[in-house]
Amino acid sequence: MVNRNTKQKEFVLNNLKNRFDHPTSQKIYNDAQKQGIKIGQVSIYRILNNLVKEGLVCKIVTKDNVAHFDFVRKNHIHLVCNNCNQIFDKNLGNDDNLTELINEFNISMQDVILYGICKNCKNKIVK
Amino acid sequence: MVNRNTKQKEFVLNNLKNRFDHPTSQKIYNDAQKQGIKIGQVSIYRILNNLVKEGLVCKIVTKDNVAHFDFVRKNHIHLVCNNCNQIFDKNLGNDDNLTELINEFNISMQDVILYGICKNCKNKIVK
DNA sequence: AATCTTATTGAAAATGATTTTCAATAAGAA
DNA sequence: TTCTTATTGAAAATCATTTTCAATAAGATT
Repeated sequence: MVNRNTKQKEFVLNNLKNRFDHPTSQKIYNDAQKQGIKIGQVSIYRILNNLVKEGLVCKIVTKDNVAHFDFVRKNHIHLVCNNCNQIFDKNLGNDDNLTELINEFNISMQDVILYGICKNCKNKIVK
Repeated sequence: MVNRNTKQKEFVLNNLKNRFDHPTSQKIYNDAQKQGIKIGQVSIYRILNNLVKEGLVCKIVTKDNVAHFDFVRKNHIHLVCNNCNQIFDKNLGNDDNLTELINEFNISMQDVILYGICKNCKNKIVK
């Protein structure tokens, strides 16, 4: 018996699956309250962290040090607003015009981040 | 009189300019102590945030909610270790082999982030 | 060089998101 | 139904970062 299904886990994962913004833990908690679902803030944090570890969900911490979570989807990039720190998805479809997007969003900085395991840690972690 | 030059500002900027890892505020503070430079932790935070606002320095917050800072350089991407949260620079030079890199680092996830100003904020901010 | 204005600094306290603790609860195996 | 133990959640702890505010010092002015 390693992994149990609970209402709380189901709620958090579905909440992320069904939305396309990048909610904070607090936003997810607010949703739970609105929907009358019994779940503590602590559990949301714990469940989110587990989902990140499993690779189902990604975590982006914005400059205001608040974590945003997103159900992992393919072929999209993130637009982060320097002012309100909101995160927007942009799908890289066939007919998208990136140039236009860049002009609209007034891109001031860009970042490509690849997540993996560094040499040091690879040697240390004996699975 | 709008912007004064201080030993503290000079130290922080030079520290970032002369290194190629992505130090935290704490690491920069440690360096200051080693070098016998008189600067408080608070000032380092304040100076770093100002440099970010000026666009000279970029800030990446890793999953452990710790901010890393980097003097802005062109043509490079970031490799973040899922285990130790260290950030590595990878220059996109002519002779780089990205495929090899990806295999070495065991990339599990990638993220392209563009920073700008969203429509909402563009309308609100009347410069 | 001396004075003045005010931007900057830094120590202590405050903040706030996130994590830890641990007893109570409940999933699901036996 | 019973039992084991993974999971939950409230309160307290943690910890990076920010705020406060009096002391300091950059550099303009005299």
